[in-house]
Amino acid sequence: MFETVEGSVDFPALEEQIGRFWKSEKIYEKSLAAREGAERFVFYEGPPTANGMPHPGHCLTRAIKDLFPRYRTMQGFLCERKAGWDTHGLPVEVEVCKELGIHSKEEIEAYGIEPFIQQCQASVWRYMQEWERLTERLGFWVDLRDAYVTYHQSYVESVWWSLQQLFERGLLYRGHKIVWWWAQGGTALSAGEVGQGYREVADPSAFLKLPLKDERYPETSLLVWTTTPWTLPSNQFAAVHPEIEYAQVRDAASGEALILAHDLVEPLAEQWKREWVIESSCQGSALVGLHYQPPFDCLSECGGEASWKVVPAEFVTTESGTGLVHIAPAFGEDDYNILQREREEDPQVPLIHCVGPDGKFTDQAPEFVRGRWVKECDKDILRDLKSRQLLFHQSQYLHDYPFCWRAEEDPLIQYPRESWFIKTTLCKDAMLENNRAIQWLPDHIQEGRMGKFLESNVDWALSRERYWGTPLPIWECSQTGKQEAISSYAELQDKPGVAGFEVWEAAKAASPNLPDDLRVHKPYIDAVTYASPFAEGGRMQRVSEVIDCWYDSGAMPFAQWGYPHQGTEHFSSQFPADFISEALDQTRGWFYSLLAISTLLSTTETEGETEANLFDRPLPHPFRNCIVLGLMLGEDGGKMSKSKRNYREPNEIFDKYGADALRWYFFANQPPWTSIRYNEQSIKESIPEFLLRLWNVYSFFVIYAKIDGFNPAENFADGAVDASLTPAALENVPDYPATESRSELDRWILSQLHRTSGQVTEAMDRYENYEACGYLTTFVDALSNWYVRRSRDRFWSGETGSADKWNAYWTLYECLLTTSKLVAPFIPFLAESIWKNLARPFESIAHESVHLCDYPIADPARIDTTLLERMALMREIASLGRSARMEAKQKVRQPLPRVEVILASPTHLDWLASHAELIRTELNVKEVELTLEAPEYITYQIQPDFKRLGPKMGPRMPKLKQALQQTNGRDVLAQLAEKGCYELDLEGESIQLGRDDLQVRLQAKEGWAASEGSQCVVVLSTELTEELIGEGMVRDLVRVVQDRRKELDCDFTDRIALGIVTESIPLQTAIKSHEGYLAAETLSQAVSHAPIAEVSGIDIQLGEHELTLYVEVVDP
RNA sequence: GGGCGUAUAGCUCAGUUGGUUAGAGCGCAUCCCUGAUAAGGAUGAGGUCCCUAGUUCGAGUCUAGGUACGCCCA
Repeated sequence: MFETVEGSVDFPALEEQIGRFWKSEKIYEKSLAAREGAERFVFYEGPPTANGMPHPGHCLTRAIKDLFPRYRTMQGFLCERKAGWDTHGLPVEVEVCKELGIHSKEEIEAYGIEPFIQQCQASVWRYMQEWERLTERLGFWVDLRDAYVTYHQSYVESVWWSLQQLFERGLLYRGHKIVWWWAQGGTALSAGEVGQGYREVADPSAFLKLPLKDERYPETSLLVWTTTPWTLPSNQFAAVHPEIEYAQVRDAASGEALILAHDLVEPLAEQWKREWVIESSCQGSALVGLHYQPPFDCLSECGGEASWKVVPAEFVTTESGTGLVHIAPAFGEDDYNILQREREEDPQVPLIHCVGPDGKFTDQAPEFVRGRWVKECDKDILRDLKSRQLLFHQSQYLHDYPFCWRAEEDPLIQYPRESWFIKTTLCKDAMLENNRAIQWLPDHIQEGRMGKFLESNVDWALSRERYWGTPLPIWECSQTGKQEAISSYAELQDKPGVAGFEVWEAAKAASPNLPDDLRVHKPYIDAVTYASPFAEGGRMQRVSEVIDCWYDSGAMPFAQWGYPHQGTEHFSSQFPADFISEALDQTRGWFYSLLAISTLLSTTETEGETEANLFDRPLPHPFRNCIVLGLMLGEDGGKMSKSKRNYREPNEIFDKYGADALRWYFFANQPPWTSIRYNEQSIKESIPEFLLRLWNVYSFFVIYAKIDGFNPAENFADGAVDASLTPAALENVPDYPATESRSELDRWILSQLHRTSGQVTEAMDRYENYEACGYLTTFVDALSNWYVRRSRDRFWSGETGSADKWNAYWTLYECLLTTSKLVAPFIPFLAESIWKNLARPFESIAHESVHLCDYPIADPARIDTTLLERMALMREIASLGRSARMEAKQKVRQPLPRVEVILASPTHLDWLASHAELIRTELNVKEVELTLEAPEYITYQIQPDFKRLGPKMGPRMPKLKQALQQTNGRDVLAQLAEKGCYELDLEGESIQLGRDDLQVRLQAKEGWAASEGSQCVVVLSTELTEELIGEGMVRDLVRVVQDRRKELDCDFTDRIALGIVTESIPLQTAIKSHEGYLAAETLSQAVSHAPIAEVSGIDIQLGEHELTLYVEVVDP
């Protein structure tokens, strides 16, 4: 039988208990074993970093990641969930530096790379326990013991292999990257660091002339603008927007000719008080290719034909400057991209620059600035230009400029550094095509953020001049500079003349606990050299860089298995993923790195591909469906921040409300891609709204089932029922009542149940958990507030074992059993608790966990849509009745003589008539009248059905609406009933309207206790008789007695003796005439009009009547 | 500066392919019900659907421009 259910439930305690059960009984493992050999549902875990504390945002991610795998597993798929940890990268280094109290790369090197990376490795697991605890407590089922770890040797070797593939196809190359450079410290800063250091400063703003070297433009100069004069000696191009119009103007004062954007001629002339006459104009594209004199000729020899000419650039605007932009590719990313584009035509174009990494001008620079810090030379450079009449105008310009966050006085400069790139631009189209095949949720990501990002793809700057990361597996010949890529440690060991392993071996000998995985890391791997195949006597030495850790994470589809060095089977069966999910910020992060690497490795445009390419699969890969989560904000709407304390720690939430409450809040409150405000109040509210309501129905069922001894398994034969206790299987239990034999209410809720199963499944198949939760909420509401409420009497009735009572038990049992399965992926703890208890009678055959069950499948044959429609109408009538009562100020306990229900349509009239009894009890009235004929206090409003008639009538709609408003509604309906259509004259044209073309609205005139809805009007008669008032009093009395029973702690089944002493004659009369009812409702064996001995009476006020009440529990 | 998104009740958010009475929960107010009971239910007040212009017979919904906020990138 069922176990007793606590009246007040403690969800957190219950969850701890369920969690222990899952662990001890290995339920997750069993859920996988049960689906062995089944079709796979592939899930990839985007690796979090465990060197920071998990916060509420991670709870959302992990909740969503749990939901769909659970759902699919119950649907019969095999869904392995391998955990993963992202362990490399700058954040780890920064953490360690903080601890060591050091900052710069010099300090790291002084400290020693070897101890440094050992510390990094150790620091990676700092918050591991918190992460594992969070994962478990949230109910996220993922295989933590078999997690992939990005610093593990097998993982690193997979990454190496993939890079070797790219290298051999010529997709991995060395080039320049423009970085924000801290010249004084000799290091590049990450975007995050740069972002911290922006300050508003005034810089010189200079307009200079670049004389054209072209016969068609004699004595003519380009007028260009810059805010960084120190980059002028490195000028290489002047950029125009190809579609902007440019004008050639003649300066009245000097007589010289200038070229600038047409739109800026007037404002600039006015600003500088110049008189300019426009002589001609042209599109920017017409200027492209013109050569000009470089502002400084110090580098004129190395520039070549391709430099100092006009180039097109989309980023040029007329918002500021002149519409012509000075381009120094060494000192700006946009500028550098222009050089790259020029190199597509002519790969020999050099990168012109004359600044050293120390931020000082080199010997190639003009003599007067050599050896000086660039920022100090702005003035001298402008002065020099002025002396040569090349400076047209100068002023100050206020803008935000980054400074070093460690040395506030040091401005950063953009500077070219050697860097390794992946030629992603080569497969841009393939990536776009791949992207289009992915199902994104929300779908605007596809064409929006991700699509736009891919459109503007630039080669992936892969290398980092850091320490803790996957080493770039390129070895370089000391003599020829030729390079080779290595794909594994073993490959390296087999190289001729290999040496240097002793560095690792010594370290390992010194500290035997050192993880072996470190041998593929700096500095150990850097020590390994081998004989060059390119030159006799040459040694191959690894380049010094490590790689971007985004590449690590994007390689996880294969690297998590160590493919191709091992795990080939795993990889081929687990690629691509059906489902992944992370937050929006991963668009350019993990989502991109996955997509890029997978696309790169599957694109086999170069020859020499002999082995089978497992990446070459139908699009999309490596993931098919991706839910892009919104960012979670703190309670104040700002970014979540520990110092602001604008959010609750997940652990606090778990302890206070439980994981299911948090999960339900995530799933049911909004679609997951909206950015949500983390709100403790809303989490709290998800409990009464759904969890507690479901729990109350369940606890109601168990209480009564135990009282009546309802046991669904009483007569069942082993084997007749499947382990998931499906409806179809329950039919095989001998006691299971045929659906046809049950009451309408039972058939109705079963219809609801099956419809809900269908709706939930459809929504979840589209990955729309929010909609699915809506259907579940609606169902539990219907179950609680209509089915149970309307069935209460059946459970409470004295006829133990009556067919109707047992039908009710069976129906509610089936509803709860199925609901526990439906909600299992969403609120796994609560669902488990309900399932375990409800399945107890079938203990010998039922699954021990709801998560081992099959997900309910809707049976359309069990959905009676007509009944659903009718009951909806019935519920509307009940609701309107209550509303009318409210208006009439008549409480529900007071019986009223009559209710009139005026229906707008005859469709369900007969059915309602046969259910007058239900309406009577629900509304507590003596008589129900259903009618289509509106009494005089009701008016009809006829409106056209806009959706139907709109397309047909078009502009005539307003007139039709007006015409219908002026008709007499009764006549219209009469004509419709008679002829089947209504004809009216609209401006001389006859128009025929059918019943469906019209919407009939009923309206009660003022002053009646009436309520109107979409389908009917409910009118109450409020004339009370003595008899009705008396009945009302007795019902009040019942409630008072029930209250007293409760105060006395009576059991549900305790019998009592009742004594009521009152001087009120109406009350006495009422009690006399309803004594049987009173006794039955309160389980009174006797009702007396005298005090009960040795029981103290309670004085009660019932309206105007006073009484003293005596209640005593009697032995049965 | 560019890209993407968001803007609906006091708060948190829904709102299907455009259809004429814009919804829910919470909060507030009034009240009901009560052996599911530390619950449950009803009713009400509360809305320039961010602004402007346009398309349309009809716009919260579509288009353009603007404003504010967020994210990503410069």
